[in-house]
Amino acid sequence: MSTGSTGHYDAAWQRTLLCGQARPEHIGQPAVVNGWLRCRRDLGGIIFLELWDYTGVLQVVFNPEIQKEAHERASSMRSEYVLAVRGRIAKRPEGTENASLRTGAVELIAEDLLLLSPSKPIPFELDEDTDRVDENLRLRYRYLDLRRDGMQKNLRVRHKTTMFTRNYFDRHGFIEIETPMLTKSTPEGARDYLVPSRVNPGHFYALPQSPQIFKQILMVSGCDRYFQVVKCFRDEDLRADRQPEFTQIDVEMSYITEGDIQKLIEGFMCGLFEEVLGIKIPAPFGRLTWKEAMDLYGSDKPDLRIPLAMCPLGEVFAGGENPFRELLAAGGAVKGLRLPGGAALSRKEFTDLELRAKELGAKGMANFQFKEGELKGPLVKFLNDAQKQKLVEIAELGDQDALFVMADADWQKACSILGQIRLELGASRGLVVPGWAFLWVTDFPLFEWDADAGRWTAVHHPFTSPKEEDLEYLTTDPGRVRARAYDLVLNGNEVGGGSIRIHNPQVQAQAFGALGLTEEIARDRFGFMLDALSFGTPPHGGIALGVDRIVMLLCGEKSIRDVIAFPKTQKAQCLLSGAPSDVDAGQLEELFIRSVIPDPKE
RNA sequence: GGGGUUGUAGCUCAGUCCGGUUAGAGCGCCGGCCUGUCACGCCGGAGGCCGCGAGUUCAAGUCUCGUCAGCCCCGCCA
Repeated sequence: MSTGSTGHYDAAWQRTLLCGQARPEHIGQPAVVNGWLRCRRDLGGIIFLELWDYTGVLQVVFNPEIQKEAHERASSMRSEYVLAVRGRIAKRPEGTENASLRTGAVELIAEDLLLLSPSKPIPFELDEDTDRVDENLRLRYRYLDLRRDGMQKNLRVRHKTTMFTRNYFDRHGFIEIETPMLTKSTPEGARDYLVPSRVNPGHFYALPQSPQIFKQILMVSGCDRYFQVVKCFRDEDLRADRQPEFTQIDVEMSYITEGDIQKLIEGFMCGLFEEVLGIKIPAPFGRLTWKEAMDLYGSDKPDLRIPLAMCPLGEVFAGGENPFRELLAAGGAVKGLRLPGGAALSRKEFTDLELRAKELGAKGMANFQFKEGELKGPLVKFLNDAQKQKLVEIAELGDQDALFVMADADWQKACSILGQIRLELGASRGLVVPGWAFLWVTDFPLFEWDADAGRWTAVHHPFTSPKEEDLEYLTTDPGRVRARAYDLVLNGNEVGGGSIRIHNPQVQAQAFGALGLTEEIARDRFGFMLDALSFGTPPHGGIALGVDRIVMLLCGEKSIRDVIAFPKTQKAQCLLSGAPSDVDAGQLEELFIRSVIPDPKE
């Protein structure tokens, strides 16, 4: 029996039933199924083939007493061959049902078999353990990796998410408008992907990091409520939650304030979770200012599933002789993190945690242990009884608790390092309470100081509106200005961020001024936008939600690569297609481009 | 740019700390047997540049240095 020949696929061989959809109601009915051979169990006489398509698997039975020829052909079928099988759906004999299969009560009794396409032996097995296969291989053979229930499920959750998105925003009066992919480079923020223009020698488009400027201009145009499911591009280093091209749900609306957008997005997230997971999420979500989030959790995207919060210890160490007095006097911070039951940690565990803190940039990390009313630890000798008492009170220490102490002249640094320790303790000690912790983080600083560049940079983007009451500091003390910006956080992931924008050209000019952009530079980069703003701009604002991250969380995955059909590696390569690649000299010539790669020996 | 980690059969891994016969296991693959399996079972077989390159050594999968690649993290990500 030759296995290489394939038959002619015509209407007679077209499926009448999807593999995963066979049910007891089909018993007795004739059926044709098409699919991949996922598994063969040849018992010599009887042969079982499992046929797979995106809906699931169906057991097909070949019995020589029923159809000798089909049985003979079945014995030469191999993994991942594409087959068409004609037969009849039957109830499985008593005692042979398989409860772990959705189709496990029935099977297809084969009468005829057609090989549609053979397959080479596949380089890895397509079972649920494939998640443990070297990702290199999975990405090189992505089409096989996707031919699995788990990845199929993820792609379909993603589809459901974008479908729900379009329906939801349509229902709320938004229209989807496409903005250009070939656009103008604005070298604020992330690096741009550049595209050379053949008809404009020496000039380049940039792929959008976000449709920010265009969506604001659409507000000037009277579109009122815009959204777009849109690809964005950033040429920065990759992470488990960062790809160079990623998808956003981009939203902008006119005549609104922060609360309107937050309410809209809460409705969206709740509806999405109900639609995809069947879970009701309580709204409104919690809110923390950026300052509170840093103080309590040492992060601007705190994971509230971890029931640990930090406390301020500056008051305790302000008086007397101790190692922190000077940095406190200079405006630094001493932060504490209580670990319930942590007094039982071994000396090595404390040492390892301090080492980890040092890796993260801390000078050290002290600890206290509170046992039977007595405080122990390297810093105890610096504290008098009143200070000890105060420390126990502020940190709310209970018996057998440990307290980690982080001090730094830089408040934000002390907070964020201890915040990272909080995250790692939460994970390593199993403190993460399962669930969905949504949170708005608000009142971000508008600017941050870039020491390397020696100037202020926008935390969000240069069009973010300052808070009304901070306007006066825009020219005098930029670091003090808070933004009308908000991030949406879910389980410690930033899943969205937005702001109310500046709609007043004077304020916009001041913001550019604070960023060190001269009028000339601002005009050159953003002149078209400033022009637009000068022709009657409604108050407006918006948000962008990260589709990849949201779908990742919905799917319970740890990496956005698992919810992107064809993702890139950490070096931004596509292992399937081999991009990026060399191009012909002729192509470069046509674009007036010469590649000047530095000699690696230099 | 930096830190960590992994790299041994088609796949997943053991062996590396402490160098020493012919480098193993499970799965997959190939052949044979098997009529109710579903991780089918049983018998047999093929399959290895131990990531790559130097070095130390009588001897390197194992030690040293370098390098490449995947992943995680820091920087970076308006």
